[in-house]
Amino acid sequence: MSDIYIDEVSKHIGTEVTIKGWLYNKRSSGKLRFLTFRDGTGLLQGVMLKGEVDDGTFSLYDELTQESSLKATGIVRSDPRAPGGHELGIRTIEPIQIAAEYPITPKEHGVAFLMDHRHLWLRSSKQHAVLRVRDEVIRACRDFFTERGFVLVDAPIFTPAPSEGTTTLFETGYFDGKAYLTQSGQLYNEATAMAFGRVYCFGPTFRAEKSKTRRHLTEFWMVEPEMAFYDLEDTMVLAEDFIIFIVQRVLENRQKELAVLERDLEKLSKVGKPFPRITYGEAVEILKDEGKDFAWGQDFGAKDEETLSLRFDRPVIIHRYPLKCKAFYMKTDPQNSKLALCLDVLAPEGYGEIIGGGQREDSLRELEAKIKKDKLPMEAFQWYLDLRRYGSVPHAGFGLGIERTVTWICGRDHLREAIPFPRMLYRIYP
RNA sequence: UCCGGCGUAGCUCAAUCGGUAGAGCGGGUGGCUGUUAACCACUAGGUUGUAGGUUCAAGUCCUACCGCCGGAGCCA
Repeated sequence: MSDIYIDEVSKHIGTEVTIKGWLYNKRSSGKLRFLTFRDGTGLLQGVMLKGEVDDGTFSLYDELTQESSLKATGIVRSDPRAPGGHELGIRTIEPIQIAAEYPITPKEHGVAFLMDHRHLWLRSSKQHAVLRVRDEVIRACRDFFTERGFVLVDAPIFTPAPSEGTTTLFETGYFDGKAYLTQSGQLYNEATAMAFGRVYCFGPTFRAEKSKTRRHLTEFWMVEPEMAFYDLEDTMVLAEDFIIFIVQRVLENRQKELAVLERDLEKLSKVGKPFPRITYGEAVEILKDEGKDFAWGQDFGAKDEETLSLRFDRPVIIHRYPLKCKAFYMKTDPQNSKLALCLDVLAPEGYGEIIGGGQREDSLRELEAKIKKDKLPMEAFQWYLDLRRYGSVPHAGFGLGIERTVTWICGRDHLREAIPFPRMLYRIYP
């Protein structure tokens, strides 16, 4: 007899094993009783027939409530009638704790109720599948950069001053002074890129914007590579390779989860080279073609992004936005002083922006002028300007939003399911 | 912050024109030897978000507040 996990049950056919987990659901037709177990790795149906198990075990069925914790021992067998093709012929059950009446029943619930019970909702099969995909996406990010010689150099969470100005930061006490929660590791990444060549950081970021949409969280995770000696072109190639790598890894390793989520695999399998690349100007023309009233110089709204992303069957790269739409550190396009050497990547099927980035301003004089123009505090940026004083080189980078990527790959319609405990405008519980 | 919507049983919802608050699931009891969100029968369960108002009569109409959901702006 051995303790096993449900995901390896097919290797133990005909032998006696013990499953440690929770009761997911139960059904009975009198002398024949079914108990579905959950152990974090999968689901397994257990079967008991009166007379084939001792009466004590048989009647435990009545006591065991949904989500009661237990150990179940029995013989693994194949049966086409069992979900997943295998089942456990129960010999004994050892209850660990009989669960109180479980609030999440096998029927429908509203989102507000489920979010109030997020700590339990995570046990449900779809939520479980989404977070397994998240795990795969994160590992793929790390593997991608590691395989290419990037160094993980994390940026701080506490920052001394607003960096980009426009977005709102969470303010927090810092001993006798103030500190702000980071909204991007990028500026620090530029410093570490000058030390290590190619770097990335991966961590939580915080935005205190009062956004109330399915595409926003106040706390989200972002992976940000930054590369010395990369120009915009190199960066577009990297972003394309990166997204393809992530999608391929999920397709290879998380088939089961995508099936639980009923994701259309055909759509994901189209994510390959080359991604369409259009300029901001071309994007504006597309929007006008679609009959939109759109003036050059505006930034794209959520609806515009959706329209653009629906035009293509794979992620689309949009580059060279007007300078005024972008942050101060973007490098001006030498071919057109109105444009920034930047890129956004929009996920298909209407999901919209998952990557934003570009080539950074590497000239000390230009950067100082941009900081002045945006009326940002020059003193706060001295360390950042030092990077242009001491061996400045062309460099570029981008940030990929983990939750947006997971939401798209999983085909979900709201970002809140792509993170274990979402922090949103009106939700910080549980 | 602005715009729109919704608050009825533990959950998801219904209740016609203002006229005795109802169903499914979940809970309880009983039945069923292959169930797949099992099924069948019975059963318990309600200060209709809160506070006022109109009316013979309010879940329903009016006012305010609270909570939540969706969208906009901002962005990943």
